[in-house]
Amino acid sequence: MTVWDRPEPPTRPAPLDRERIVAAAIALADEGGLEAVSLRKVAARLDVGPMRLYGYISTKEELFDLMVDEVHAEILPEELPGDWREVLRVRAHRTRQAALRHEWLADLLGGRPTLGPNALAVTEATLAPFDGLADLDTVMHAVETLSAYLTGAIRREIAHLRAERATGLSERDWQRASGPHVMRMLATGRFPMLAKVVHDGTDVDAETSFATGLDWVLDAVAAKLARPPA
Amino acid sequence: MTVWDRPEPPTRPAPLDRERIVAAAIALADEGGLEAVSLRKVAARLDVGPMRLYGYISTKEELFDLMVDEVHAEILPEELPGDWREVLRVRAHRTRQAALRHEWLADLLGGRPTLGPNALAVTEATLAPFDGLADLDTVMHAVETLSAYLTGAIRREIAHLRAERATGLSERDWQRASGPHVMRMLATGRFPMLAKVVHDGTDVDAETSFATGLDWVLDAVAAKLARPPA
DNA sequence: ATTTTGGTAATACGGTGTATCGCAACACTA
DNA sequence: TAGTGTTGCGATACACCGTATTACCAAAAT
Repeated sequence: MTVWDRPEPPTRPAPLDRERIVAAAIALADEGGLEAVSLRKVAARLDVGPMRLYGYISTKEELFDLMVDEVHAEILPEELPGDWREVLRVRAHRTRQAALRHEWLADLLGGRPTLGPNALAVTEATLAPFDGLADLDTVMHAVETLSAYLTGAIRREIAHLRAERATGLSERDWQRASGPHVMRMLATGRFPMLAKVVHDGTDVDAETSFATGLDWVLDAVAAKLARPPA
Repeated sequence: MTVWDRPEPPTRPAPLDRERIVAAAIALADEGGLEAVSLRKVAARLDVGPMRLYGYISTKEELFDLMVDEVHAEILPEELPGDWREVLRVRAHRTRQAALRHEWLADLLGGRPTLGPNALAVTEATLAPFDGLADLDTVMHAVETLSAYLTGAIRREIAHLRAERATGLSERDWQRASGPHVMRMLATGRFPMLAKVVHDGTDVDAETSFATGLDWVLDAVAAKLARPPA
């Protein structure tokens, strides 16, 4: 054993912090989905023993919360219009795009209350343009309804996207073809409207469909704002 | 070894089938949440080795799909009104109530396309009263928008319910009290609207909140049906 | 009577989240 | 300087998971 083959003092890999942990977890999730995120793999990616993480995180669920909050930083726009409708629309589209970049977000959206700093900032930015426009309860209803639509629409879109990717077919084609019993059930005649939709429905692209439903909800909010609460 | 202590032929525990498996899984999930459902525990509850299940189910995810579809049998009402608005409202409330009975449903809602027979029946029943009222695309948008709201609203409600149960406090009180940094962040003054809401907002009960948002969405649908698509 | 078969149970594997424990490097006291 | 806490980290351990593989044994077929 000479100086030459004596191992280097193991160059500390930059001291850990939550940011680096969350970034590693997000990278893993982006590559392989949420179920590819294990504390061991996150730790490995940081050249660290798994138990190190517990110095910064107390549970895996907390890590997920941090991931969600981190993505909310991408969602918050730099500059926001003063028009509440535009603010809501922008928030919706930015959330959708974040979910397309980080599909695992769909699995987490709405799953737990989001109280991280970035999520709070997004909420604040969403609420701000309503100041003075209506009483608080109406505003809350508006924002909650929009958020509910957002969560549901994004989940559905990602779910369909995954199904298509898994089968290599568009959903409609898949229903027509290999949907195990679906076609058989449609053939029974017990589902006439469904059959009609599958048969004659046009395949609207996801973004348009999202935007359409979004506009409907925004119209509903506008109507309620115009005529304050019941 | 006499006749007396010779073990009885192990009285076959009624031959397995999917229904029994799904029922056992649902029971476990009702008691301890989705994460209490493991193939091993389901099997144990049926006095069977874990691998037996694979004769009826090919993966745990498939079991979840079956559970979701089974709950849809509870959701489908016996008799449905002919009025589309009432049909949508009833479906929404029945889904919500199913989710309150089976909280794990919130974790699965919208997570994957639902193509089981019961789910299809629910969809058919939802679509039926629109027959002839509008073109297919509008009808699809209506139903999808409603479903998205439904998914999101239920997820949020269950998420809050769990948070309250976990802390023993109402969400608002919790935000006020132990919300780790929440109060500190509100105190910074960077979130004036949020502060106002937390401070002055009234605590509407969950069902009312759900119904309100639902009515908004229904109003939106009604408006679009009246004035066919753009 | 013997062989085949088909369904079941047992075992095995590679993973998971997290509790516990022992050690080694440092700070401080005598 | 020698000794002695102290503290933060790694290794180990535990209980459990989903599922592939193997070993078996009773019934059917030859």
